[in-house]
Amino acid sequence: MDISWDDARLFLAIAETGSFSGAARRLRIGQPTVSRRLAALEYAVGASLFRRGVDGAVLTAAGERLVPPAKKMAEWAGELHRAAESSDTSPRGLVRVTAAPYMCFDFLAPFSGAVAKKHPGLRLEVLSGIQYLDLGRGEADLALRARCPPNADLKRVYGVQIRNAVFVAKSLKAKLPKRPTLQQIPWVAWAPPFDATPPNPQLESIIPGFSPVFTADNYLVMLAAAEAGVGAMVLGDLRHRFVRERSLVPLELDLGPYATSELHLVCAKSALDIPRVRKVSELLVEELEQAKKR
Amino acid sequence: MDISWDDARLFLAIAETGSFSGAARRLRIGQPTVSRRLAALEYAVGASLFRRGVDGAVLTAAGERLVPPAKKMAEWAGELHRAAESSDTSPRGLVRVTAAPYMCFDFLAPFSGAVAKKHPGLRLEVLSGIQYLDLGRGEADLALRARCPPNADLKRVYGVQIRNAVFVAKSLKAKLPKRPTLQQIPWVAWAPPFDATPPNPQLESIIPGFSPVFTADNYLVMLAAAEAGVGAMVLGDLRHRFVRERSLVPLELDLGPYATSELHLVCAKSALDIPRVRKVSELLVEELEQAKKR
DNA sequence: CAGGAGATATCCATGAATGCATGACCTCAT
DNA sequence: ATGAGGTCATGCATTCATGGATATCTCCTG
Repeated sequence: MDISWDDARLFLAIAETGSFSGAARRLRIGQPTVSRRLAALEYAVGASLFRRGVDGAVLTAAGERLVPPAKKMAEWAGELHRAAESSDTSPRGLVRVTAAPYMCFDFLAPFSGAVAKKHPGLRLEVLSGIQYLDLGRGEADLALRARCPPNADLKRVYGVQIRNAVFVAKSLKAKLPKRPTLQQIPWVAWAPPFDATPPNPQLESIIPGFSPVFTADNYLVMLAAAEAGVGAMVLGDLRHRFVRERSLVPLELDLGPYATSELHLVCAKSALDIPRVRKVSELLVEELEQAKKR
Repeated sequence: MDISWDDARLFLAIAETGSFSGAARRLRIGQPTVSRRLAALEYAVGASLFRRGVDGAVLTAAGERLVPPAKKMAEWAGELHRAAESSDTSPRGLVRVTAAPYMCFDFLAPFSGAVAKKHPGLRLEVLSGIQYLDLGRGEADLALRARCPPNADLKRVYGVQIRNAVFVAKSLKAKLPKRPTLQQIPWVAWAPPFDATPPNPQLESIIPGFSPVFTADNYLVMLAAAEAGVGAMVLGDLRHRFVRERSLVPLELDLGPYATSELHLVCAKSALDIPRVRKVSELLVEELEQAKKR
């Protein structure tokens, strides 16, 4: 009888979370996988390790005996992980990340601060221009994009779905009807030549005769106008952990088919062979994973 | 960066054995698998853990740091294993194993002794009759057979290839030419109605006019005759660990296409769901695996 | 000096593990 | 009573890890 160390880890995750589903979430694998692997482990061990129920899994006497050594394995696995981290020649250098202006402003800027704190050798250059940058040609290392790249030379590292919401200044919210329609909203949007940039086309398609009260060709100007109570903006609501005093508040408005959008972390195929790019990519994935859960 | 616990185990196996091939043997996986998985681990860790060469693998400084925690994981994995073993409600009861007479005599008898010592609750019944027993109908639980079962209701648990050799008494060897031919050998073989039982058909096909000097319908009688120097016997040479004072010695003779044969551990499909049968099967597999290596 | 025996790395076919979809069951709130 | 939300177990298609085969290299021995 041989117990795979990963099965020991799976066992401990079930024991500590109290359920197969909880273990699945912790280990980032499927619940059916947990169910089957635990069954196989019990078969190999020749004993039932948990009593199953709708309220989860409770350790049996046989299972109780495995917990202390499994916990010790986990402790030393933590040590191993830290030893490996210290081996990781701390990547250093510049990594260029591009995203839509709001994503840069709201997420990538504070994220860059967190990265700099954790990895002093890493510097992020955030490219917020709305013009398309060619990752294949190295114009940026990483990109957060609304669409999955069709190019064969790019790869999608991670993706989340995020809610879009309408934000206004508190002062404007006070002046609006309690349950305003989309037509009743004064909009802040892109001016030409950027009027094909989201969310303009989307607003045009769900608001007949769409006519913004304020347009600009610069994102910060648009944001300043919204914060000044001039109008409302549609913003992606990525529930990241960086708290920023937001002077804009969300409105309860139905955006129809545009209620959500996708956000994809994209790079050139071989970009992740560069340690500093890979590290930033990993950190971004972690952030997006946690944002997904909120 | 997440390190799979099984990758930690693989890393330690390489560190302790000093080579990918050694780790492969220890973990009972393929050497290409070790090579690839270690490469993937190094990629994830962002550091080289071993310097590779034809003399094996030597730990780098980064690799050195992972060894102590990995060893600790192994220690606790051992504890976990022992805890699991103690959970294993020691199987008890009778298990019937059938094999050819020589295999029973030479291997299964001492094996039964070892099993009884290790698992007092287990009893083996060794069925050495040469007539075919129907595992599907439960006439035996496990069988060691020369052929893989074609039946859909049987399964092959393990298989090894074993050498066949000609054995004689020392006294007979002294009387024989230094390099005897097959024709010059006096044979001990099966009498009717068992003359279709191996090795009779095989000897008949490689020795024109095959005519044994001694036949019997009982294996022990045949063995006694061989030991008395009456003639030679073809025996499977399973290099198991049970030492028995052998009064028969091998002859250097080429048996042509019959130089080796296969040995398969076979049972009914659901037999291994029975704890005692599964335990005996596991122990048999262990023995056959070790015999394979010698 | 050639061949054998060891090592690691890579390709590719195969089979095992995974996750999606779903069923069955239970509990709780409405 | 019903629906929502949680649990675990299972079928099946897909993905991915594995090992056999092989290439390449080095060292040792006859």
